[in-house]
Amino acid sequence: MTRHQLNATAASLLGFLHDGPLTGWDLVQTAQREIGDFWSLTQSQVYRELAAMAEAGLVEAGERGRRERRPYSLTEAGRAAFAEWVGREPGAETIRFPLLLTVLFGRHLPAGRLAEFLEAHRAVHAGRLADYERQHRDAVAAGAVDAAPYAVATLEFGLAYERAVLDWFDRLPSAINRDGARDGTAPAGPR
Amino acid sequence: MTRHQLNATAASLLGFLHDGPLTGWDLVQTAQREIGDFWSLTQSQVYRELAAMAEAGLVEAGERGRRERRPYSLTEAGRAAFAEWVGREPGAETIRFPLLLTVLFGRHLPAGRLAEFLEAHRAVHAGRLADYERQHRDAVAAGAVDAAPYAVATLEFGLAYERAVLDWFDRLPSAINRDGARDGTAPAGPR
DNA sequence: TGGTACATGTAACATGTTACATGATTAG
DNA sequence: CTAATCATGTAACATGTTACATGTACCA
Repeated sequence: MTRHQLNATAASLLGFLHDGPLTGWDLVQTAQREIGDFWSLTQSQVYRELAAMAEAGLVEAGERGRRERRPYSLTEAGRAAFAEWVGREPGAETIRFPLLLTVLFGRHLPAGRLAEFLEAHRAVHAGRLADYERQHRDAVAAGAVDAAPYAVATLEFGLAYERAVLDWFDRLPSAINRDGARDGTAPAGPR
Repeated sequence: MTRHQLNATAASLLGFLHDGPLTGWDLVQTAQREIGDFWSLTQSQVYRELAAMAEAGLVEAGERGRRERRPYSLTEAGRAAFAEWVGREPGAETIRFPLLLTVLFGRHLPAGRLAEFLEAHRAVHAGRLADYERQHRDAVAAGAVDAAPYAVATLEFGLAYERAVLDWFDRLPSAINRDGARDGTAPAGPR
């Protein structure tokens, strides 16, 4: 039981363990699926947090199963620590968006380069939006709006976010957006 | 000249130094104003990166001025390193939004608590949106759309983002949003 | 003369990233 | 048999956060 101000990553793992024991691997998959879109984490971190929480008595490692699987389960202390954490005022969000740095410093880029970056990123966001829309359709069809309203709400955040980002891409002035000003010669033509 | 794969934070500092020498303090202010909304950084980091970049020959410390101010200026190596960085494909954005974790785990919260959090955060975002809108009006009035289109574009990202977030807050189902289900007794009344 | 904003920096620690090492099991 | 996937973990390092220590200059 070392010093422990539960961090959000660790707390989330405890959150997932409320539905039953999970292995590190399971937790990585679950976390990436459930919160990966607004809370990035890596496999390494999960194992490290699990080890630390086991040390602190917040989780307990069970018997190894097939393939060396080692399930962790929530202890009473873990349940209490989670409850304490979830009741605390959540902190401000942090966004780190490298593309916007590149945009801000766009005047240092050769003509068209920025437009290439923008196009590539736009495609990624369009793909993500399409994926969220599919997930949302499925969720609604499955009745998740009543059954799992909290998960639907976070998914809807993703939808709102991706729509806003796409809209931003589409409203960028052509001076920034077109791979244009390409020496003032012919436009790039349809894609 | 130690090993150096320029990171985005350091690169941004170099970016700002293109407009002339700045002290650590200046850089902290500038960075927080220009990129703070989509690239968080702290004062400590700035001084550390400056020291590392001075060591690596990317910047040069000048004479101390009044109040121990120590201006840093860009070297040729720094200019080259920045140019290399800005031409690289920007990485994916990372978002870390603690409130969404709390929402996802909302079923573990006592009734009304989540609604309090949502209300507090909504207010923060509303304030930020108002601020962006004011900045944007000022920028447009000052002719920045032509003079500083890149900065305006990043500001417009902020606008799009905050509008999307507010819209999301406003569309949350009342089961999540109202400080409601408060024992099923009387609603909290108008705000 | 005392408080506040300016200004620089360090230390200690927490968190995040990348790369690697190792082995089990399954599908083809 | 062998490649892919499942699964756990460590090591090394980079980055981010918080707290503190120190001192300057302005202004009320």
